[in-house]
Amino acid sequence: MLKEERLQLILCRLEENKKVRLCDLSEELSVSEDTIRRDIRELSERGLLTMVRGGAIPHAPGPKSFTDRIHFASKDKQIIARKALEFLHDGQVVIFDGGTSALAVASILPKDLKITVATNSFPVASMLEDHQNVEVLFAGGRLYKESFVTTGFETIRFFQQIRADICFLGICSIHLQIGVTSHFYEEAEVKKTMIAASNLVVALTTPEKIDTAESYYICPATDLNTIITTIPHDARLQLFNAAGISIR
Amino acid sequence: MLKEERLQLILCRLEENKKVRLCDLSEELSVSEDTIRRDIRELSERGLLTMVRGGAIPHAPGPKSFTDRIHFASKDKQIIARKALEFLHDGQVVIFDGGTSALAVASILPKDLKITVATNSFPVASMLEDHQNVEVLFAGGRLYKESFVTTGFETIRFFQQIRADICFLGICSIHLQIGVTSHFYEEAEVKKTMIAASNLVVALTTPEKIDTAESYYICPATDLNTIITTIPHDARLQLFNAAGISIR
DNA sequence: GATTAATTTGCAACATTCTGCAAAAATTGA
DNA sequence: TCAATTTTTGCAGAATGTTGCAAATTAATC
Repeated sequence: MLKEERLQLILCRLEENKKVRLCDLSEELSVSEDTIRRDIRELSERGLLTMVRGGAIPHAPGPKSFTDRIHFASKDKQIIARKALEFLHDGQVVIFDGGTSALAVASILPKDLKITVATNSFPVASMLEDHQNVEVLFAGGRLYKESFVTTGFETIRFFQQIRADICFLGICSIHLQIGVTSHFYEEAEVKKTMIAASNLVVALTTPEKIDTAESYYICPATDLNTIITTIPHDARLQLFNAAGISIR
Repeated sequence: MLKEERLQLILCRLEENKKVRLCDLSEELSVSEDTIRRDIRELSERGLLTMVRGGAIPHAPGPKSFTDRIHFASKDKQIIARKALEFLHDGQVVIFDGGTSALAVASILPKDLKITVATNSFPVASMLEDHQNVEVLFAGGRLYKESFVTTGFETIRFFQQIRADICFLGICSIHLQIGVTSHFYEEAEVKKTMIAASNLVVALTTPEKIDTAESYYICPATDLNTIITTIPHDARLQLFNAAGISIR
């Protein structure tokens, strides 16, 4: 049996049962659990499912409303968010990107932290609703209803008028030679401006985005001051470190 | 059963019953209370619920809170909102004020109406989430967390750059001699700009606001083109009519 | 303040995952 | 075709995660 067939069948079973277990699949396919585990890891890296201890569950389905979207804070993002918190101190002006990674940071922001948050993300802003000590500056613009962020000229102009201490840049593809890239043109343009407006640029990146590239260019990798990820000791990241980017 | 399934089921039960108890879950899932406790702690760390003694309750009023507020759209406001709809046609650019009256209009907007909405109100914007045909332009600025509207220079500048066909002005105090007034300075400034940006100004006013005044001046009463209210035949309103303001 | 219930902590048993490695299978290039 | 190379697979041992239990601590109730 070809490997690809196996991968397909795993996705099939997952669709059927809303979960798969290593031991079941190992038996059904007559291969070792290690193999299944590697298969599942590969599918997970392709973003087709979520790997959990003992098996896998379907990927958080493309949530529509941003209220749903908030529920999807994966373990990885939680880990990354906690590391990100270490960068924050009273009095700072902080730009939050629109992605779920930045949202995860917002969701665990201590209530007593006194900062100013500039963002173009509804979810981030509403997450900060009962943080008395956080001042929220919201970027105007055209509203993307899929992800509830604003984009366009207004948004860019807003960030052009800000000098921030830190910018938390959500997941983008990062490649040492190609640089930081994004899947959407508008998004890329906004991120560019956020980066230009910030003293320190911190990228929040899950492993699967490392050494990949997408259609729209944002900046050279070296424009990032820090990359926060779950696998700071990964060999690929050492090259980034050598290029002067701090890895956490 | 995978651990992850257990976590999902806990969230499920929480959604259903608005609370979960360790002992119930322990029995249902056939694991020790300790395990459930650890699960709940983990979910709590992910920000998906609030851990309390003996179980868990849903997360503190989060992002949904301002959509919840929408429910107290009184009967009066429903009536006013329905009348307001008659002013809307495909292709218009419409400014929505931040108050609950304008929100009531947004909440009954037909799904097939093709308009552009400019607003500084989070609730209005999120109300239009699944209106495919409505383009939303959102005004940036400082976010007031009490009412979830933006205000300040940014907001004013945003509306200065717009030419709207209609503006729905939420409840303000209206007095024939004193004019239109509001309780908050910032709010008054924003409303001024909205009025200046619009071809037609429609005020949505419950009866108790008529012939009253507050601290901050917005504009002379005659700047309003139309007043929509529940009591169009009230004697006091005839004077407004005589001054050239249409009463509905 | 005494009593009860819930939580925390440390621990041992167990299960899963990770790591490096070697054999087997597939692919490549002459 | 055959040898060299790469990929895939299974395995063993180490590392890590999970679970239930019991004792110690903390919080709630009367």
